[in-house]
Amino acid sequence: MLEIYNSLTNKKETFKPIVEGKVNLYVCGMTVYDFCHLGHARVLVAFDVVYRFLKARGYDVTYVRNITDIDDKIIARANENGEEFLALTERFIDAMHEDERALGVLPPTKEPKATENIPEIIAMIETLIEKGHAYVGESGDVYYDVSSFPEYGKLSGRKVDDLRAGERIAVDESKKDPLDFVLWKPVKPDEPSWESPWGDGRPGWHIECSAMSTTILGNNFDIHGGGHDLQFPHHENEIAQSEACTGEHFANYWMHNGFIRINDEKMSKSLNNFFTIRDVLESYSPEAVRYFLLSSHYRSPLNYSTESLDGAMAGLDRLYNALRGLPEAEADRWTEYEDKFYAAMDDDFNTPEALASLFDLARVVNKLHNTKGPEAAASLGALLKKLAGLLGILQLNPDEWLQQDADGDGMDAASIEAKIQERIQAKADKDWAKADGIRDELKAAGITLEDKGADTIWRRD
RNA sequence: GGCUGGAUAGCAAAGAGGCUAUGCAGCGGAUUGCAAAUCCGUCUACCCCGGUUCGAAUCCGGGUCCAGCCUCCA
Repeated sequence: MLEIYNSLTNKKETFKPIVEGKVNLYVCGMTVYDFCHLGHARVLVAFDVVYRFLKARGYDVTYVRNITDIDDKIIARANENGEEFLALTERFIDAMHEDERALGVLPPTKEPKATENIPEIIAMIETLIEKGHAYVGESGDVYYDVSSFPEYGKLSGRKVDDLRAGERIAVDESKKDPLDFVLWKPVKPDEPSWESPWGDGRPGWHIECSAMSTTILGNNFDIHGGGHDLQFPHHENEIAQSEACTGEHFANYWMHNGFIRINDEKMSKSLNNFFTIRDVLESYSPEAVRYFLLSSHYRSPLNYSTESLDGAMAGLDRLYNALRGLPEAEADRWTEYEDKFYAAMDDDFNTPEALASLFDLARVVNKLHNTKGPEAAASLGALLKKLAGLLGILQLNPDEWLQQDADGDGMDAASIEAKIQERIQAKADKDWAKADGIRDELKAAGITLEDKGADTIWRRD
């Protein structure tokens, strides 16, 4: 039984889809005006695992992750660069897809863009105005009337009065209430715009997600996800818009992932303490980054450090070592290890515990390998690989992983093999000084040798 | 100020009213020509103060500290 922590109720709940066997999942994606950073990588990977696991549990999953391709920052950046905003967004959408592929993130079922859903957005705003939930302000902006939605605050646990009393609330003369938020902004000079009943302009941020999610997945769908910082106000506003418009309950389960931190502070653009995915991939393999992201529960904060990434490498080394030298085989079915893995994942996608079960399994594989030989360990090894595959890791050939040359400046494989042959001869001659000399020489070059009976295998540190 | 979360061994990170988490690192042993890898064993824990209980890291109450949101943010 899959349990999901629902941010709407602040507790774990047994997951029950609206339609048996089917899951509709919507995740707030990126605003594409720059390269993705590690925080973005976390959402991508966290929900990729949700997607993979739901499918492994037999659900037919429709996974929608939107792209915000029109907003203030995009316009500002495009103007700075002196380029069309669509040229800018296209570039960063491509970059994002490249990063995703590197991290082993499966493409979502649909990836709608705000600019391709303007009619749906306008239709939704019209309905909101008709139903008395929105109004045109003096500035020409269309605003959502928060006071018209009594349940406002139910997701984030806030009271409207407390919010009004907050110090950080912006006062805007054209709004009836400082809590009201914009649905449609009138065009300013040098800005892209679309025609609407309220004049040329563009959509506000929150309305696009309401429009795209309900259009594609229906008024009421199963799971809505995103970063924790979107819970308020973005997701609160989405609920207000969607439920006021459709009269139906919006998403059943809300999932929010925790932040990546640097020195115990949130990684973010405004704090300027972020690493892009690309930055990190220069020094670490993408699979290590993915493992790192899965090494803590998705709701917990995760501190970025080189120590953590090194730890991820070490963990993967151990798992790949267990698979090394095993012949291809069918995976064992429903052993206790598989149960443990599934139980962990059923518990609100507890990836650290799932990983722990993989290490338990690896130990058994190693033991079988040592005591009864590679054939005997093969099917459990295949199970290890299969389960790890649900997390999107451990799918490389073990030698490929262990011998990978991350920065591309290591000794080439042929030279290493030649040295190994030389050492095997020295060993046969019982010339230990020479054999150890070769091993030390390779060690200095970052190559570690392992003697397996008469054979010698190698890996890079 | 309001609202969320969190505090677990040297580090990272799960769990959880009585049963070895796990990984890295350390220590001892097995294996090895010596190593490496692997296996076995093992040392470091549950922020503080009360309470409930036969028993509390785990539940309850009160502190302290940390992070996040309340402005764009994954």
